[in-house]
Amino acid sequence: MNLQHLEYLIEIENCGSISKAARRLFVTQPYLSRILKEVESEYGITVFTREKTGITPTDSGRLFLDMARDLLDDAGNFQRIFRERADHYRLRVSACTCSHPNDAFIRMVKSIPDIPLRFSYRESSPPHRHRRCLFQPG
Amino acid sequence: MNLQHLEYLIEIENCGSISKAARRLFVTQPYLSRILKEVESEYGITVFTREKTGITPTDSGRLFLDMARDLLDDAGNFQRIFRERADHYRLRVSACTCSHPNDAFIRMVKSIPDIPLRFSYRESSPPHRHRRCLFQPG
DNA sequence: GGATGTTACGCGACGCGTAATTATC
DNA sequence: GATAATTACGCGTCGCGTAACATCC
Repeated sequence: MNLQHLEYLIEIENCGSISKAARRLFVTQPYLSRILKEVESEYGITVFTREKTGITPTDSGRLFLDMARDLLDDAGNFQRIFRERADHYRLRVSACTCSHPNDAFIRMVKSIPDIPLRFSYRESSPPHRHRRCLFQPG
Repeated sequence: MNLQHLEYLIEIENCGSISKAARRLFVTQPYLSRILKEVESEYGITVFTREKTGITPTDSGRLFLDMARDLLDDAGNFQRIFRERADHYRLRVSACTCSHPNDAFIRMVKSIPDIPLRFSYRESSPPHRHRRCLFQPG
């Protein structure tokens, strides 16, 4: 039960196409195709019929998508209530062990206005772990 | 937003202790402790106060847990509606490349009555990927 | 040739473990 | 010494990418 996957399917319905939805969601088309298959397998349901012209929901698929929308609304409300104060927006950057990206990152952080955004930066040598960033914007 | 994590926190509340909840949830206590911290950080809220006597919800923590319970109920209903027909229960086993666990696994599968359960088995040498199991119970 | 979709496969991040440490009884 | 919590760290899984393929305009 992954809420993100449900959002993905809803975007597929909105776009009427996997490729178009993938662009809107900033994921690759093969990956989104796989997610769709996984969800359909998880719930034992065919959500979309694949046709030449594109992709359309089945009847049970429409029911599924409608209920998913409701559930996502509830989840969104839940988040909206609690995610106000802190740590909500976060930007995490990974880069090779090299000073230039690091410098650029710091300049970017300093140039960004004072919004509630937390940054972290790590270099890609073991042990591969994000560290809290010491720099706060502003 | 991870529904499993919310369930974990609710179990902590029910048990009044991280350790006890960890046992009930079949996870380790350090891991559950980390999940709690992560959720609190994600929502910028202190859900439990850590005291000598154990752990108790704060006021906002109680609100958080109540709303999480509602959301999980909704999610449970969603699943119950669609997860009826297929692929619902699954058992995945990993073992070293060695015939004895494999034999034991096959005997176990054959001994299990005919319920809608899908098995998969893999041996732990690269490329580390689960294969569909050819054996069905019964 | 340019849209769509699926399958194969690999890298790196993260899920979740164990070991070690601290604090309270 | 036992029991509860946190921190450190490592192994193996899986999220999500790219490459290659098949089909239809």
